[in-house]
Amino acid sequence: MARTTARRDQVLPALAELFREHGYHGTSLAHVTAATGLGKGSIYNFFPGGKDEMAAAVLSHVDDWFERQVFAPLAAAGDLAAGPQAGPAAAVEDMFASVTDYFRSGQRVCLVGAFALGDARDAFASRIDAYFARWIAALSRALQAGGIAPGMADDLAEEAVAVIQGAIVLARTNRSDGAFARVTGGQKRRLLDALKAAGRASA
Amino acid sequence: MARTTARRDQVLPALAELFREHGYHGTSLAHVTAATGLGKGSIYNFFPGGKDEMAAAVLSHVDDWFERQVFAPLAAAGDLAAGPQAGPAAAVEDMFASVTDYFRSGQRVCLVGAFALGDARDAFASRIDAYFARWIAALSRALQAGGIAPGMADDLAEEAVAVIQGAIVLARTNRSDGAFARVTGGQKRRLLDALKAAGRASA
DNA sequence: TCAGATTTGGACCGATCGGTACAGACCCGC
DNA sequence: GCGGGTCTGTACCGATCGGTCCAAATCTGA
Repeated sequence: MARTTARRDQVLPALAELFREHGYHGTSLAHVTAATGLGKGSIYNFFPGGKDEMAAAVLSHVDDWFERQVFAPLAAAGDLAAGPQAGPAAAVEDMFASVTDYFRSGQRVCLVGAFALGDARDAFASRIDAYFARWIAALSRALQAGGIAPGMADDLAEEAVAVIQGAIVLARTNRSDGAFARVTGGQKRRLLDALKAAGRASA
Repeated sequence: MARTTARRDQVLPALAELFREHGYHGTSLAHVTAATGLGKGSIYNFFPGGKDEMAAAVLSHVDDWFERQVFAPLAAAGDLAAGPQAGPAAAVEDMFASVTDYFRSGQRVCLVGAFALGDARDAFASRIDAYFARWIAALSRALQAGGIAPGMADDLAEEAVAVIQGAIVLARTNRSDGAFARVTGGQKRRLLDALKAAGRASA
């Protein structure tokens, strides 16, 4: 691996936390220097396109994680011909465990969702769209493999992703002791119940 | 009414749209001038505390609307001794209709939720907390008046508010044709079903 | 009409912004 | 050791930022 790429990849997690905390506009290069130890020269060496390129790299980084830890396992559970893998119910459970861990029970913002709410949305529309589309499609696929009808699987998947996003918002308020766990736990139960009712929820 | 207050109140809707579109950090005084027609002198005359005071005024403005159109009707439906008013089921239906209209089927950001996700949260924590707490409490109260047990009513109310917030996030992506309506419609159905099952869902 | 109150425009301020440029420092393989 | 490639620090730039200030314009009630 080229050294620029290696060094660049190493700063992406810190960059991601900055964008989560301050948003696109509120994140300055001074913040980046403080969080990464990189001076201006280095920042522009790694990200010649500047702030836009940093945000895009961070979104790709987040997307890669989700692809490996959430989307691909769901899609694999939805692909019955692919060989031994977790069944739909286990995949759903794993998904909720992964996102609970990644979002730190809601204390850590979903960067893609936060960008969707602001004016950075336009600059990164295709990435944002693809992330949610992929998530919902992979989850729907796993639900269908568990016997749920396609339309209902789409609706349940869409709702589950919305619930997770909304649970993060609620978790960011002080009245929110355990809100993330309660809300996502309820949604997980709903998905598992639907799989059980469809009768093919093998583990 | 004093003229400063009148003029000041008149610019709050435009200010709110700015903060929704650009967020706290991305909203500049140049934006404010362009959107309101006010020059610097006028802006500081109306909001001597500057940007913080503008954001706080806008949050209050949003909160006032929700109090009148959403929270108070829910609370009234929950207060059986208060005289004639809509029953719990009708109040729930009205709530969904109001938020669908207000959030323009998800095309308009919930400013309180968006602030909750960013670093403006700390400055406005008590307002943000109070908004969500009030919403959930009022909805829970209406559900309880419809016969739903307190714990379950709390959970359903919390989930409903999370779903609405998450539906807004999803509605902001291009794959989102009708997503807001589908997701909130599903949640409304769930609340109405729970009220029916509790047997006191009088209109 | 007039005086006092209120509102306004915009000059000015210091600070910060993202970005450019590049010489010097550093790294690495031959 | 050397040369080429990569990385770094920082001076510099024009632009923009939020806020201060105040004279002029406007409003209002007597």
